[in-house]
Amino acid sequence: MTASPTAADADWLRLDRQICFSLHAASRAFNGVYRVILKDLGLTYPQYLVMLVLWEQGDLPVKKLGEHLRLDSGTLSPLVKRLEGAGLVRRERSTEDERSVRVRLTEEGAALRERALEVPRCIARATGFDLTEITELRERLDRLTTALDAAALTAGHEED
Amino acid sequence: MTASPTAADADWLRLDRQICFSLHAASRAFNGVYRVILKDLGLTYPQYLVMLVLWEQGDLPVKKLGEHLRLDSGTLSPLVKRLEGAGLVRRERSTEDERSVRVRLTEEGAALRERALEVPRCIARATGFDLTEITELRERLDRLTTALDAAALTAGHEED
DNA sequence: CACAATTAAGTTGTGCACAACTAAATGGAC
DNA sequence: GTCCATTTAGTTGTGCACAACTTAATTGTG
Repeated sequence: MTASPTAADADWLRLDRQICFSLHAASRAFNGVYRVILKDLGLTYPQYLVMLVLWEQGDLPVKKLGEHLRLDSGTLSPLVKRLEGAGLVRRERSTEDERSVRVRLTEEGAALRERALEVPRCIARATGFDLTEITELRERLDRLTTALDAAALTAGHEED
Repeated sequence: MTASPTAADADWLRLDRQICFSLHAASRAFNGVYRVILKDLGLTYPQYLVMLVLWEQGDLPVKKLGEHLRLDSGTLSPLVKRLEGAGLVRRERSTEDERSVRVRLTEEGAALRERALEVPRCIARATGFDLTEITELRERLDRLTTALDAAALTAGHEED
């Protein structure tokens, strides 16, 4: 079980504060920059992610959208509804499977892609990172996500 | 201004999807692991961050807490109120400056630190990263955050 | 065919992040 | 001392994330 707490434990607590805080802060900082840049397009950051998938993959059922973005219907349903309200997508109940709802880009939604092409340049400039660094960081973050997802399943409760 | 869109732009759009998605996903994966581990302590991840600061720094006014965590009163006020509801902290209006509210650990809140000492070990194990990798990642994320914060101020609107 | 299990989407409730705002206290400038 | 700008918390409203639940359609099995 737990060894008696020591100064080393306190150091780990501090390190934990640093790493979890760093990731949390970086995520919010990213969000903030996207917020500024995307305001012109009338999109939030998560809405932009959905649009990126649709621009790349074409129209998809909500389920597939969720698989690409690791988001469930609880998040996507209202988000897609807001995109529909903005006139960027339409939701169409599938005819061959009435459970499924296909999210389809409107002309306006498809056209928005042209204006979005500028976004990555703005972001890349904002990070101050070169292509190598971005790629490395992405690789490391993905590895982290994979490990964390696996750990979340086993609940992190096993003994040492 | 914008050069006519090309296949290269589309590639950037895909890369953008990758990097912003990676960070977003990593952040949520981290959050998920913390959620599981912190459930025993009755804390959410942001509440844990607040407690970490209080354990390390002692009691602080809300303002200082916000500076450490880059959070404003709109986020902290209700969060601290929930911590107070859980009996972990007390909020005390400062006597020398009636505007300021000092957040003070209760005995119960201070005692919770003992149980929290185990959290970093669980997290470290969940990431599968060694100390060097964690430190490197943290350093890179902090650099990213600094750059992004600076960019958010200049609004990312300047020309190339 | 009938019926139980599964699946897709949506709904509800809680908590966080942040913008925009309000209220109260403080500190200067005069 | 009076008045105004600043500072500290808090409130309100919007949107996202996620757990737990509901509804409706589909699939599988007897």
